[in-house]
Amino acid sequence: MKTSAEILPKAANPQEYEPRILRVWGKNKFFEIGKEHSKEHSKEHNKPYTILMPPPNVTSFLHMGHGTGYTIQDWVIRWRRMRDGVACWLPGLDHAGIATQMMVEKQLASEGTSKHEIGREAFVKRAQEWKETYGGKILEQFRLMGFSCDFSQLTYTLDSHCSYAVRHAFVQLFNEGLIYRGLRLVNWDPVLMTALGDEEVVNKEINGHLYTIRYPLCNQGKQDKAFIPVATTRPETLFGDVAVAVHPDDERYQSYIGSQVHVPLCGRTVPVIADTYVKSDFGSGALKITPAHDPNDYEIGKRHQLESISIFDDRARLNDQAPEPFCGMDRFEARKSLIAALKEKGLFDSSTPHRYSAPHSDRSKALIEPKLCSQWYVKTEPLAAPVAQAARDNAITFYPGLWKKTWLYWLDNIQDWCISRQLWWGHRIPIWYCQNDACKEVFASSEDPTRCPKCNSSHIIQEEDVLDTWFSSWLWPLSPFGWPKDTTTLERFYPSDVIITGSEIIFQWVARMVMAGIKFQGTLPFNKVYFNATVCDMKGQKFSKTLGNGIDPIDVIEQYGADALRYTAAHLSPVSGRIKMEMKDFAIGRNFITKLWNGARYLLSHCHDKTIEPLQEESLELWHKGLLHELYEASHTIDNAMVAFRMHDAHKALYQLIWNSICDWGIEASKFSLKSSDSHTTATNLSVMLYVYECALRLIHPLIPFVTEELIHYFPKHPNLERSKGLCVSLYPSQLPLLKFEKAYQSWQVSKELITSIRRLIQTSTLAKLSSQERSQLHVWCHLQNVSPQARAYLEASQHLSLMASLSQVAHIDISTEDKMPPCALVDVSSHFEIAIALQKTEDIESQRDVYLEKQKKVEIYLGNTQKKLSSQGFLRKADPQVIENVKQQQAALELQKQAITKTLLTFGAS
RNA sequence: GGGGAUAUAGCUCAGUUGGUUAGAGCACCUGCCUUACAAGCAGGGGGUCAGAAGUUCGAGUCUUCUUAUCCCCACCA
Repeated sequence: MKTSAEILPKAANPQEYEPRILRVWGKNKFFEIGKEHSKEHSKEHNKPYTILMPPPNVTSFLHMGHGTGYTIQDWVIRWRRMRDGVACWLPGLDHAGIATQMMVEKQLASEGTSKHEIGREAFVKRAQEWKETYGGKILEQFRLMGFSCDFSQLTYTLDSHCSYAVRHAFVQLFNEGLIYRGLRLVNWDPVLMTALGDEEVVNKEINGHLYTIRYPLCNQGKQDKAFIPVATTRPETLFGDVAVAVHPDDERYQSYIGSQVHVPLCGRTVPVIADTYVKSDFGSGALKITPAHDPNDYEIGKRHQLESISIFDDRARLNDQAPEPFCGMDRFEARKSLIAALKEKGLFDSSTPHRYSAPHSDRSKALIEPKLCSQWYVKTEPLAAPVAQAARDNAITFYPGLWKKTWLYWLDNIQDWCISRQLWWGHRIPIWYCQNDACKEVFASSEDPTRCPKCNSSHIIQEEDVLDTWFSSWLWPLSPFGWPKDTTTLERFYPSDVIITGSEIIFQWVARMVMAGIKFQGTLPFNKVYFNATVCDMKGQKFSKTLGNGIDPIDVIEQYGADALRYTAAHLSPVSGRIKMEMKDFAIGRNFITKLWNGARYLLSHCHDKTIEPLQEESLELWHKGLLHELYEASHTIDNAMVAFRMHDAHKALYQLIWNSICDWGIEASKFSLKSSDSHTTATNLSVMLYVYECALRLIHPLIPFVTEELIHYFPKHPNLERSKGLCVSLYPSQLPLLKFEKAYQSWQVSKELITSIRRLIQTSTLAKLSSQERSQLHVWCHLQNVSPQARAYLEASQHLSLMASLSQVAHIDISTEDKMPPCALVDVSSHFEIAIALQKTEDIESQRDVYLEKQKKVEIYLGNTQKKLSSQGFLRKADPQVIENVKQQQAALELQKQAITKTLLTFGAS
């Protein structure tokens, strides 16, 4: 029979086992909710722990920004599944109306055609093809990263049941008067030719100019000025001017209020009006009013009952409100021509460079052109109020908590939500217009109507516009589960437990889901919101499709494997903020996988042909108990950290348990015991190590599922552990009756300190030059102090002393009952022991003298600090008794150290 | 303009209600290919916790100010 060491290659080969394990998971349908796989979990769960995956846009493939966020989710859901026996992670895809439409339009443009040429029907078909391609690739990315979502529940926002939910929600809100059509200034994207919601607009600083233009006064003879200078950054909008406004108290212009001025290059005259909005100290102090193309002007126009003149078409080209030759010109081209024309007429005063921020379309990056038009709106105030209240009442918790403020600010200042988009890709608005002139009814319907409900006319047409993508996304906690029809499924999965997503969609998505949950279901859709960090490149730029700086998870998997991807993602995830990530970071994960693999390889090499015995407490040595206790501690630390979404703490605990406690100490200690000729000793040793290792594999399985699932197959069955068909459905160690050995653990820690001290003494002294042969002849004198009788018994056991000598690579450790250390020795002291290594030559010791003097100085300082504390009345009166006790113990330990150092220095003959 | 965050070792970051001598990984130095792992092991060096003031018996942690960087929201024609 081959040994496991021979079976297991020297390094993990994820390219080989990951696809195989994926097949096993798929075949067994481990992640399908409703299927029971575990023999260890007994409890019935009517309400499984549920996470709604933020459905990625089908616009493009996923990058490691997604990969990182979803890894955290999979880690949590896999942990929950192992802990509770059942858990649901609902996967999805978002049709991403505007984003996808833009991608398809780009594709069409590259083929030399356009959406208008091919028509709406063909366009929608192209968009569907796009979704099939990219959606399919995304699902493959999910799968390869090992995500344990229930693919049988995969929901796409354009699925018929989602579409029905959208219509139902729309109709209900419409009938309640919470959806209305309104004429107002909207954010218009002249490239995509659609209105945008406020959240789809980003403000960016641009370098422009502040132009001053002369508006000639009418009736010039009676005035002492010929014109009023007007400052603007957008001269081309002057064709839409309806007034010039000045501050009522501005002495320069007071006398002109009520006069008329000529709009340059345009036959019209407009009045000079007074409004306190105008700042006298900015520009020329006179402001041109263009209500149809500026939000502030729009407000002023309303105040003064001025008309609005729209001068741009949908592509932001000047319309026939502008005279020849400007009519038909693009807005930027028009600006240049206009300035030239003004200069020619002597109406151009000056221009100065001016940096200001202006709204841009988040998708097309085009400069937004405010446009006066009719759009559909959701009245948000009544929906937002209970959402804000939920945060105020702490019914909803944010991780990290600081987002609560942002949340409240937005909700308390909420604007109505513009939900209509002049796009072809998305849910068409379920509004119909009766074409019967005598009726003209406008009605909403969740089913396609054939007749007007009011006049029964069959001459009805549906609204052309589609809904904002987020109008389907905000129903995400509801629509995948069949709302409003299937109440049984909904009851099982609503509300879900946590939303894990990026903070950039806190308003667009998270807040609106809570609105929808409260509005349609009457309760919060989840009570925890975890925001993961933003993933950036090394320059600090966010991963994005347009920049092309993202890392493709598939590339990472090919180079390092999915576990390395996942491990690194968790390793880099800070408590908040941003992650800088580059390809070589995944070596961190790969190294860890290798370590884990090799630890297993070592243990398994000792297993062949052996029956694994159950753990027997009476056979356990000190280090066994210490290690088992470390397992217990780690298991609880991890569980608590996961509950609190302290992913960093959970990750750290996993790392320390496996790398430090198990590999650095456990396996090293076991090497000594496995050499033993006593079969009982080796059997105990193997039993402990396999038990601890399997538990560790389970603990870290949610994070690195592939390698753990692969390794567990090689592990012989341990009598103390039940194992289900897959590790992914086996019981999590926090639910196991793990053994606790508090006292032994402490003694094991002292042992580690002692071993480290010996190693350090040797390596930092002239002893480092000894050959390993000579070194293994060394004897260490040791005096224990400040330890309990039980600890002393543990530490002085001959087996344990041999182990410590072996780990220190010395011949022997002699425990002395008196603290009279040998002369002529290297010495180290701590709060629990003094050690000394005798030397032959005094000059070796002489060379160490400075080291001890330095040590003495330090201890004196520390001692001074503790003495200062303990002699302070304020400290003794006010500090926590436990803290005082700690300081007292610390002082006692320092005193012992001081004495030992003094003694050592005496052996040097120092004064 | 309003709000928020960050500043800790050369680099990337931990440090939960203030309480022993501030930690980890990478990088660096020294010694080791010791039969699980050189993608590793053992040991080591390196930080007046951005600056200043304050509260406190005690401050990396709390308060104020300053400086630097970043984010969000609103916007100056």
